[in-house]
Amino acid sequence: MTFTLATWNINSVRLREGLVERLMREEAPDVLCLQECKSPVEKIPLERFRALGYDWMVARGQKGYNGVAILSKLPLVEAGAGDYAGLGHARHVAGRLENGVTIHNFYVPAGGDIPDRDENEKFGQKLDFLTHMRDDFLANRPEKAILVGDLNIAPREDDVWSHKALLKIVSHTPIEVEHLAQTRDAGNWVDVTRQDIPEGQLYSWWSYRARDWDAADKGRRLDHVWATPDISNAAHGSRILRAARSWEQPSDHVPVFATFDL
DNA sequence: ATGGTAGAGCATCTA
Repeated sequence: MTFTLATWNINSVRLREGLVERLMREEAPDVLCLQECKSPVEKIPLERFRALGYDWMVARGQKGYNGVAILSKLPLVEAGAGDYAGLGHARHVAGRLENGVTIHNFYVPAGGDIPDRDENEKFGQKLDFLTHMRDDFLANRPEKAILVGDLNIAPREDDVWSHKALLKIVSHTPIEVEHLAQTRDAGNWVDVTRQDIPEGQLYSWWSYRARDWDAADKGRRLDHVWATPDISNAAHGSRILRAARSWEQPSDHVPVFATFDL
């Protein structure tokens, strides 16, 4: 079977219900992983998604903040959810397809503005969240698994508009990049997007604060698709839907896609 | 170095 998966930080699933529908109609990924739903699970507007063939959902939510959901046209059952770093936030949910593939959907904490855990508690929480992920993958090596989400780190020099300018900016500091590398290596995860598109600048997020985000193009690749080595060679066709950043009342993130032949 | 925008929900907090 072949299926296409997308990951998208939607920044309020209720405000942007119409944009989710547009993606479902125009791109029709089989599996759509959302982050920052900012909604309790019971208030996610499921009926309109069901009408478009997305009959399955696993999700975690809370009022106003965070929230992750996996919407699927393929049968999907819940495969757990973790409370990483003990924050009590809705930042992870996992589902399993009938072919046995597990899909992890993560929303890693943004980490605040100051890249120092002594001055900024949120930065420490971000690092601890990643360390907890790493330890989980070391204790229980994932197989036949896909990990997606807003990881809030742009690891490579060509994942940001200026490596030099962002070295001290949260999302691209060396300590965050090192934590993310350890997390990835602990699960033997393969960066599917970069497997497919190894060269060149690649961004999935542009700040709302720019006068002209498109012209300035000061983006970062914060949203990722990873897979375990037993299925990573089945992945292809990665792409980033930059055009969605120009949709009406957009999210500051755009969808990232990958297709798997399994 | 600074300030810039957006969402939730109604005062700020978070990104």
